Amino acid sequence: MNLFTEFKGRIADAVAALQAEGALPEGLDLSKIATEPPRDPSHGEIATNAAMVLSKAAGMKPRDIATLLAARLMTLSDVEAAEVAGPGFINLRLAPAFWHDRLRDILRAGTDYGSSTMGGGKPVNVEYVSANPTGPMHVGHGRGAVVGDVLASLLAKAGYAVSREYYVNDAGAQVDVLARSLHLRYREALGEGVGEIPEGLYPGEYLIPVGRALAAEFGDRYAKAVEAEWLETFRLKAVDAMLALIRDDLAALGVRHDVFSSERELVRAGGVQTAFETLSANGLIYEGVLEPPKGMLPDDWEPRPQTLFRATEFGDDVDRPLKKSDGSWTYFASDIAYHYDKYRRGATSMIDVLGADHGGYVKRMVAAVTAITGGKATLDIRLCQMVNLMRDGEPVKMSKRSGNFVTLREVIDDVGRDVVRFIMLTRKNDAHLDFDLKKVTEQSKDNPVFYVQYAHARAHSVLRHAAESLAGIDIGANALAKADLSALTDEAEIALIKQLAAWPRVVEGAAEAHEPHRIAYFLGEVAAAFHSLWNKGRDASELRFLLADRPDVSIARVALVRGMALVVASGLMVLGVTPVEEM
RNA sequence: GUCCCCGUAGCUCAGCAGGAUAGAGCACCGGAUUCCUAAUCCGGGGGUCGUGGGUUCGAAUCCCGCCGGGGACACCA
Repeated sequence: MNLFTEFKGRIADAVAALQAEGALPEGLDLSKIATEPPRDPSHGEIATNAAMVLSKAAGMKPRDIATLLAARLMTLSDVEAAEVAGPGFINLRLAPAFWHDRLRDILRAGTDYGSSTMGGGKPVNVEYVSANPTGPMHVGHGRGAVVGDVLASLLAKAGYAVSREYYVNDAGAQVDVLARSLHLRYREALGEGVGEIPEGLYPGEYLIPVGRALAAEFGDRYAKAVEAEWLETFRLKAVDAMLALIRDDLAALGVRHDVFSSERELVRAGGVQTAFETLSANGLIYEGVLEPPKGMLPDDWEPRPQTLFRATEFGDDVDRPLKKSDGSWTYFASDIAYHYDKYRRGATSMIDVLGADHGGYVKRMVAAVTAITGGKATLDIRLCQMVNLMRDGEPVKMSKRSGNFVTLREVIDDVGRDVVRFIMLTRKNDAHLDFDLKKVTEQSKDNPVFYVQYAHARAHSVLRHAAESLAGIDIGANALAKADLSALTDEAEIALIKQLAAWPRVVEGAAEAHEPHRIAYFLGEVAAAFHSLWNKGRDASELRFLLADRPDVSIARVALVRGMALVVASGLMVLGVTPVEEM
């Protein structure tokens, strides 16, 4: 339970009680009341703006309302003090026993702590990666993969019914190019000298083994054949092989999807036609000629009639073409169909995680989803900025032309999957990210992955020692939840519990805002608090976790250490990072 | 030319549905190691939140203009 939400309810109750007494007028809007941690910890643990937001409607001064409310809140059992401050804030201080109980909550819930019912089982569809099946994944894809995967886990933890989806663009011109590239490798495998791979085809070596496999399967049957005879076959083979490659990369990263949707199958099943007719039936399709974009006229611009979707009616800048001049569908058309398909499969809330180069695509897609679902579904597009791969401060050279770039797989093999996943979330998704292959494996506090992992490992080190020094005493989480925790009185100890107790609120906030990076930041803060507490025990030996002559104090502190480890583990599990117990 | 993102300490960035004296790390300076992992911690200096208006009890946060950086801009996906 998010304790801030809980206290919001208690404040609402207090307002109702005051209304019943006639001290406050009826009919107040309580929805703007917020409960949050005060910025300055010396102000207490929970602050509310209730008096200020009710002031106008109640026709009373904020501080007068605050005084009334504070007196009422003071009577609650967990509240040690309710103070009116500043323009009309009410600051609540909670009793130590309240925080001890929160630690018990953590110990009882284990790594499930932080799970929320906020989502109420509402379906959310998260689409991520969706890299074109034309080669192995690069590091930029990896960022989208991690952001999407963790966002999905986060939403699941917040109580949504999450579907994780990959859209396979296996129908476009790029796939034809891939098939031609493969045909070349196939001929090469048959012993033909093909020389340099021509401009415009995929030069990557990853097609070589696929070419060999086809040579083994078909012999020279397609070597001299005209394209029409082999294109379809090679397209299928190529896509299958590339998709296998990508799935392999995803598995190495620990990223999984529930559904792989094929564009090709969608088109073949008439999905695009269906979507088109739906829009058409609502009068949202017309034949027209677009104005050239101002300020940058393409060389080959010519006015031409196109089949257009009225995107401008839904907030886009211009109407968008759905058909090419040869009558075939545009990519946008099939993407509308795809999102419509997701909607018809039950998704009323959709999230797409895309690369930042798709920025220009956001408005039209959001417009299309609004249009085709009649406003019954929402689409949120999260754009991931570029990843700058570095090594010890120097940019890693990458040449896309030669196909000689650093693949995601190479990076995973180099620094490990946990490191890749964590680092990808050390910036918000729309900010550039420097990924330094050397720094991320350093064992120092400058490395956020290590810093958090180390806190968890240190905690388990204490638990291992405790198992010996408290031999015969059950220090499992369930036993500790029942232990006497009254020895936890130090300010830093209580402060750590407060931070741990914020976890459910962090989960809800991050899930609602679709911002998985907040989890990584939260874990960094918990780790910092723990390292700090640890070092307090160096300066003052009576603050060490394990005291030889005070088993009662030791047990209470072991409970805190275990609670911390559980919250960190809970967070790392959302990130898909293994919590290590020893380093 | 239009649209989107960004502009917070010397550097890299947080800032949670506008809230009380704007935070962290790095770097810099000064400290802590007979002791649960010093792989860490503690203290110090450092800011007109790009800029000019507006909205209100209150703005880094919302709205508008400008400046600076990045990205995207018809039948490519």
